[in-house]
Amino acid sequence: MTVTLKDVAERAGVSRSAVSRTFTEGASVSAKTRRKVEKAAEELGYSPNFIARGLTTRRTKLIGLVADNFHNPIFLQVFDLFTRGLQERGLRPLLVNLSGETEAEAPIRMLQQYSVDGVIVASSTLPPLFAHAFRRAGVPVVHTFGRHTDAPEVHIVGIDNRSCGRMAAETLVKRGYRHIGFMGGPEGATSSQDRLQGFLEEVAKHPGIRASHSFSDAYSFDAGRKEMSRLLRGDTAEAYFCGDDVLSIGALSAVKSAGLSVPDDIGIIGLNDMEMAAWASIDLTTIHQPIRQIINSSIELIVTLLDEHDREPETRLFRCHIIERGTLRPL
Amino acid sequence: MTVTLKDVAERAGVSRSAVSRTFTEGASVSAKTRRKVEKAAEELGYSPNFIARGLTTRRTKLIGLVADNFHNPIFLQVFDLFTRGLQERGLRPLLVNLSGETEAEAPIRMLQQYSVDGVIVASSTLPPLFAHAFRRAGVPVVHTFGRHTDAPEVHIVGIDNRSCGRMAAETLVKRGYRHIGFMGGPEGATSSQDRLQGFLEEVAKHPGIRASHSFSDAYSFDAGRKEMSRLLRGDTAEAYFCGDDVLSIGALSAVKSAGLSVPDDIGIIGLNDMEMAAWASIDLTTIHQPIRQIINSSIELIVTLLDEHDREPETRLFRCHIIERGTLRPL
DNA sequence: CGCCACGTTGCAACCGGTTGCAAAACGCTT
DNA sequence: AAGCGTTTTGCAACCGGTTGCAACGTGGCG
Repeated sequence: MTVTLKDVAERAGVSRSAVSRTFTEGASVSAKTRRKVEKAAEELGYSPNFIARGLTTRRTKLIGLVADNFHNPIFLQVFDLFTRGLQERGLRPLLVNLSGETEAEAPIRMLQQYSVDGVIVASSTLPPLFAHAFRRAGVPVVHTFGRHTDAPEVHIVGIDNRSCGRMAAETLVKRGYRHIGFMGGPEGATSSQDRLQGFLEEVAKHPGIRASHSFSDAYSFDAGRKEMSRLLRGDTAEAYFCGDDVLSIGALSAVKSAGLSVPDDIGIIGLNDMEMAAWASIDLTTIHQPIRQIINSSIELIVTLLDEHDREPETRLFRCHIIERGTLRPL
Repeated sequence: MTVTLKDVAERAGVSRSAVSRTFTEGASVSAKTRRKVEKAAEELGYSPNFIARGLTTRRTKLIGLVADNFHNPIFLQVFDLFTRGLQERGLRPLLVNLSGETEAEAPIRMLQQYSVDGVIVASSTLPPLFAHAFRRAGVPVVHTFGRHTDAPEVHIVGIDNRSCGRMAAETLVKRGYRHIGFMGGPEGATSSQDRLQGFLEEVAKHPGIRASHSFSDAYSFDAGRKEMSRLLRGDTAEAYFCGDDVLSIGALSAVKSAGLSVPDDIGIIGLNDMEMAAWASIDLTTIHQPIRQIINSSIELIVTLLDEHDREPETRLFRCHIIERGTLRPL
């Protein structure tokens, strides 16, 4: 059924090595044999089996793509960019869904069983221990949207969440809001924690400003709507920084359902600048996160790591900027 | 670095075969050796390499998951359900992004190079030739959201798009709309064609009804918005069946931007019942497509096919039903 | 106690490739 | 035509597993 190296070798009248070499970059084959082999391969419809090749070369060109949020549309774009970028470089994404997973052992074992060349952890909510565990297991790993620390244990590509928090607070203060709120994603997510920290740091610089904060269950529409509904029943702030666009959109929905208007009654600023944020019916003021660059950089980094396993962990942060739309009152 | 069969065998004082057998279901090993081997494996942290195993067993447990639409949020849910469902059965999804691809040859070759056990084509826009090509290559394939025909060449799991078209037209007619429109996804997509056909079939049963139709560039928000804007400049219908929710939401946005109101000026009915359709700010009347069942069924089917390669192509269709919300005028 | 059957074990070949090594072929020079 | 240094080539071992087969050990039975 499947045509192998041997078949091609026999047909071309050469040894198996010769065939292998014509399909291995940089191997030594004469033009003549190469021609013979290519002809035979063409006739037989042969192409080398990556799985078998990986056994000796220890390179499967398989990259584990680990995610844990399948409710935030931003991740569709993330998957799109990752799959295309990896494909262009001849790499293949093995998608791993870690929703609700707390143990790293099983997924690591699984990815090792498939001898993946590297792992990309694409999540701002997955605890760092996952990425660390991969690294300890000797697998090159890039944590995209991971937490920026002074001494990173793994390669991090993403944004400076603290500085985004500061930026959000600063923007709200500038608009004249006196009581501002932070509505984060899951409390356990490093991204939520860091955004809050930055937010509070900035608030601390402005004595007259009152700040409050709370968290929602997930980076999802429903969680945002639910949390905002709860906030509306209590001591509501004048404007909120929601830790994510999809959360913001949920919050917007809750505000409107309560009969209040945005930005007149309540201001909202999000983070991500997802496609939907620009929709006329949403028109969300938000902090733009340069997803495309983050992902391209992540891919370049993992590609580099394939040849340089023990490179020191590096952090790559990209600048964010405010996108002015209609959910905050004008300056 | 990596611990192999041989290491475990040496440590346990048995042959490599014995170790292999303890990790192969249904192989003959005495309780005593099994214990010894398991102890050694545990101490060494051994687990069998699937890649190497696949070489002889011809089972990699890798499933190609082929998609071509990364702009419709419904696919995030699709990926979520597929990855979880496959993982639960010990299978691993190799994600393939075929956006903009027209040739099937390269992707097929690629999936064969990775010896995938089967392929799931999850798309209502990818031409049938892709799925057919996989099948001809001898790889079990399920086309999820594929076209239902009388003599399917591959296994199809999805909905009856024609009947959905009829259902939509019938609903609009019942509401008293006299001039109704069909706004499809890409003209080349079988799902668009079938939905239109059903739509027109139903219209033909009602002599007094006028119908018009057009297509948009993609199943995406932008395409829907663009196409609706165009329609609004011409001979606009009283209500539209949009071939997909995300398209509907784009259309809604265009209608509102034009200063018109829904459902007073224009009615809209979508298809899919994606999460967002239920959001208060959208509140889209739509045809519910039972995604979860479709995907579970697809997974069960591909699992069956792994053991029964030459099973006759089968079509599995699931019932859709109308979800009444606020974008059509009441009965 | 001996024989037989059966479950268990190890050997060795194989899955589809790659690669170090030594021999063979080649191209030049003298 | 011989001598030399380079390529090119095939052999054989190996990557990490599985598996058919024959040998082995054991228990049950007569």
